[in-house]
Amino acid sequence: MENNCIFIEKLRSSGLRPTKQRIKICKLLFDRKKTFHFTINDLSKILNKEIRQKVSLATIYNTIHSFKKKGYLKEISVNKDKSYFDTNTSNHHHFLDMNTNELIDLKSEDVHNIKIKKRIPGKKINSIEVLVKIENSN
Amino acid sequence: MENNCIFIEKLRSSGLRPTKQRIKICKLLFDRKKTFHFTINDLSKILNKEIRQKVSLATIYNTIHSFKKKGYLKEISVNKDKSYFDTNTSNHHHFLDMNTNELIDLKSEDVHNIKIKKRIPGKKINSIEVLVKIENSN
DNA sequence: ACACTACTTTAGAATCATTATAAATTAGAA
DNA sequence: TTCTAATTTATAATGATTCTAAAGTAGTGT
Ligand SMILES: [Mn+2]
Ligand SMILES: [Mn+2]
Ligand SMILES: [Zn+2]
Ligand SMILES: [Zn+2]
Repeated sequence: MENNCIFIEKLRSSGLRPTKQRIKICKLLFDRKKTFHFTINDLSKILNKEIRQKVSLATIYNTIHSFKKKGYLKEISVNKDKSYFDTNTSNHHHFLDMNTNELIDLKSEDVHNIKIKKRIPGKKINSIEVLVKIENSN
Repeated sequence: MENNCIFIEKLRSSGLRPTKQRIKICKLLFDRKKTFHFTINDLSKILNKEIRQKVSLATIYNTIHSFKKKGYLKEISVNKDKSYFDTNTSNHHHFLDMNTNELIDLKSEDVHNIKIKKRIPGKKINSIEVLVKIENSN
């Protein structure tokens, strides 16, 4: 439980003061086994479920953007009216469940190696992202 | 030049009255050889370059959404703060130039066949979209 | 422990893309 | 031409995100 030390160190080592708000958000985001995909709204609701010690919306935005800048989070665009963040910062692909709007990670072995044959002169490939939209099979 | 008839028919056949605003937008969007990727803001600026006969922003939104609903346009999410529409409504992949924010179509032969090995019980695959981010190669 | 300062949190205001409203205009049918 | 429903439009409303500036806090040095 009191492995807060890990997060306090993580924050300190990247020049962010370990405030109770940031530690609380760290625990929520990074103290889990599986990837967490969330929106700011999701996060806000979870954080402020317990009445005591609310975290203001401005702080949630600030913190998430700091974490993104530090490389602890990735932002994912799959839906024009929903912005997702992802605790899995490696290059990876996703299922998007169109019925639930849920993102699911694909492991690299889940997707055959992708070869792009076309090249644009003067440009190099930065990343390749695959989005597999899925839906209820009736 | 006066192949407006094509667009008038296209609109009529889908239950949309061929107003001068819609015809003007049709000509701008569909009277071209190559795929057109645009934002509402792009479109608005092009449409209202010529002072005479401005099209209101509300009409641009209405028209684009009607066209999307009728299947004449596809909406593409690649960037949380920019919503693109695409005159190419087939399933296809994209380059995204991170320096210019420009989308470029990939033909199906430009991308090796993609195999997704993982399946989610009760779900079927609806579509597979590949986004290849590119940038200046220094 | 105390004081100092820069960093952080916060409530509320500002911004801006998109959507809604409701009045004026227009297309198509009679 | 006349009538009606569809459409356009200016404008207001919405809502997510960002900004602001005041209050609170963490770390440093004394
Ligand atoms: Mn969600
Ligand atoms: Mn553009
Ligand atoms: Zn992920
Ligand atoms: Zn395209």
